[in-house]
Amino acid sequence: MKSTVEQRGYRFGPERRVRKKREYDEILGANRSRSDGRLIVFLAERSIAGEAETERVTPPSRLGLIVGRKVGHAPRRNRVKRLVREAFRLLQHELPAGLDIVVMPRPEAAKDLTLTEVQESLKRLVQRPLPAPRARKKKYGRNKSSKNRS
RNA sequence: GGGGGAGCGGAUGGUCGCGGCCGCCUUCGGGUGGUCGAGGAAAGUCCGGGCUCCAAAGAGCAGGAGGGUCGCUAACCGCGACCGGGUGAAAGCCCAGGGAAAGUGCCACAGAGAACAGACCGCCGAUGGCCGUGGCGCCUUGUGCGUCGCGGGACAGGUAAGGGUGAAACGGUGGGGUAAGAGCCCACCGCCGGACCGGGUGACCGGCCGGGCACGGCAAACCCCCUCCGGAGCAAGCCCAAGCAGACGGUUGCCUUUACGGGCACGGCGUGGCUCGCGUCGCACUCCGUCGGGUAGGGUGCAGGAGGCCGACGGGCCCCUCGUGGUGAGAUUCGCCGCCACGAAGUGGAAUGACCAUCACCGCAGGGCACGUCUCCGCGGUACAGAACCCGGCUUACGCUCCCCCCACC
RNA sequence: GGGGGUGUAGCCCAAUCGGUAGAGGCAAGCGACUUAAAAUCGCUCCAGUGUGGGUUCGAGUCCCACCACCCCUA
Repeated sequence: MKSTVEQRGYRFGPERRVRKKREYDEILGANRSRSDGRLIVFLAERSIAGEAETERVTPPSRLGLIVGRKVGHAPRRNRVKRLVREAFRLLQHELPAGLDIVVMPRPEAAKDLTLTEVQESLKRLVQRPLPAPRARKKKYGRNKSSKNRS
C-alpha cells in the first residue's frame, strides 16, 4: 500500500469493495446515513482490524452496493449497480479516503438514471464531513446474538 | 386476409475499466503482452438425466407419473413420421387418443319419462264396451232378442311417427305397411359380431359373411389393465482453518468352540411412508444412540461434447460441434465446400461494463418541397431479458428479416 | 441457486361427493334506543372465487399453463 499517493489511475479492484456480510452489518449498524432523491448512502470510517503494523497512510475508501428487487429485474439492477460503480471509480480521487460507503439507490428513481446524475449525488452526499457516530438503533441488526456475544 | 417454417438478436472506432487462462519481468505489492468473457430464451423451475451423498439400491404393499402405432434417445410428460377422431371453404390446426357387455358411483333443474325409461299434448280406436240409427230374420209383438251395416263420443285399450323438456329421450333418410304407428318389412347409410380373405412391422385400412340393432354419457369420479419411478440435492459432497459445552441413555439371552470366532433370538439405530430383507452396535468410555452447543471463512466440486482409444491415473491421441484467422478449387464478390492453425464464460456482496462519435433500422412531426414521402436539418426510440454444478427438452416473454402454402380481388 | 406452500367481499375466513352460484364475523352505510355518544337491536351494501385455457351438461371444487405473495434451506 505504499504507492497510494502516486497511483493516479482510475482502477477499481477488489481492495476497493465491501465484500463480507459482517462488514455490511457493521457499516449499516453505524447508522450514519444521508440521502437525496436518488440515493441513500451509509458511511463508516474504515476499520483496520487486519493490519497490525502501524500505517501512516489512510487506506482507500471502499464501495458497497445494495440494490433490492423493487428496482426491477436482473438487467435493470445490473445497470444501476454498474452506474454507481462507474461513478465511484471516476470520483475516487475527489472523494475522501478511509471510508466505507454503502450505496442503496431508491427504487422509484432507479428506473432511468444517468452517470452524471449519480456522480452529482454521490459527490454531494459523501463529501460533507461526517457527523459524530450515533448509537446503533438495531434497525439493521439481523444477528443481534453475535453482536451481544462480542 | 388466413396459415406453416427458418434465421438474426445492431455495426465500426476512440477513452476509461472488470474477471479467467497462458507467457515474460518482479522489490512478491504488482507490472506487461497475448487470448477468452451471457442467451435464444441465460427466464419460469414444468419434465427427463448426468454427477454427489445416503454401506448396497433388493422384494412386496402403499403412493406418484405416463397411456394410438412405429422409430429417435442416456432418458423423458420430448421430437419425427404414420393411424384414428374433431374442426375449418382451404392451407392447416387441435386431441390426457387404453378399458364404460369386471365392479362401484354420479347424471342437478326442466321434463310424462334419465338407464333393463316413459305416456303429458297429440294420433288412432282395427278389436271389445257404450250411445244413436238403418236393413234382414225370429215370435213370446216388446223400451224384445239375434245378425249385418253406418255414424258418434273417446270408456277399455293401441301407439311411439309428430309437438314439447333437456347436455343427453334407446339409430338416420326414403319407401312399403297399418286403425294409427313402430326395424314391423325393404333399400342405402350407420352400428355390432366373425377363429374369414387381402394389404401393412404396427396403430389400422379395404373386402366378404352374418345379425334388425341387442350396447346413453362421465374414468382430468373411484377403479381395472400395461409401462416407469429408492431418497435427497452443488447451500449435494470432500479437504483445510477457526470456534464451542456438554448432558443423558445403552453394560443382552441361548447354542457351538480350548480359544479367536461363528449362528439364532432380543433391543437401539440406519435403509427419509410401511413390512420383509439387509447393514451396524450391544463392557466399547477412542463404541452405538438421543438431546444440546459452535461455525456462515478459504479451497475443491467447476467445465465445448451424455463420442472413441490408450494410460505407469500426472495425462496423451483421434473424432465431432461452434467461433476467429489463413489458404485451395469454382466464381464478379459473398456464402457454401475442402485443408491448416488457434480458441472454447466461470463470477461468487456476485465480473462480462461505462461514456462519446459515426453509421444502420424504426417512428414523430416542424422547416425545404415536386404535397407525397424522398432525403437534408431537428426530436425520440432500437425488444424480451443477465450464466450461478452441467446437459436434453417443454413452457412463457419478445424486436426484426426471409421462405413456403391456402383463399379472394386486380 | 435449490426445496415447499398459499391465493374466495375493504379485512379474517367457510362452502360434504362437482349441482346451477357462495355461509359467518369484523368493517362501512341507514334506522331504532340516547340530550349526545358508546354498547345493543334491526335492516342494507360489498364477491363471481389471482389470470387464462381444458375436461364435464355443469368447475370455487378436477386437470394444465401463467401471475403474485410467503416460508424453509451450508
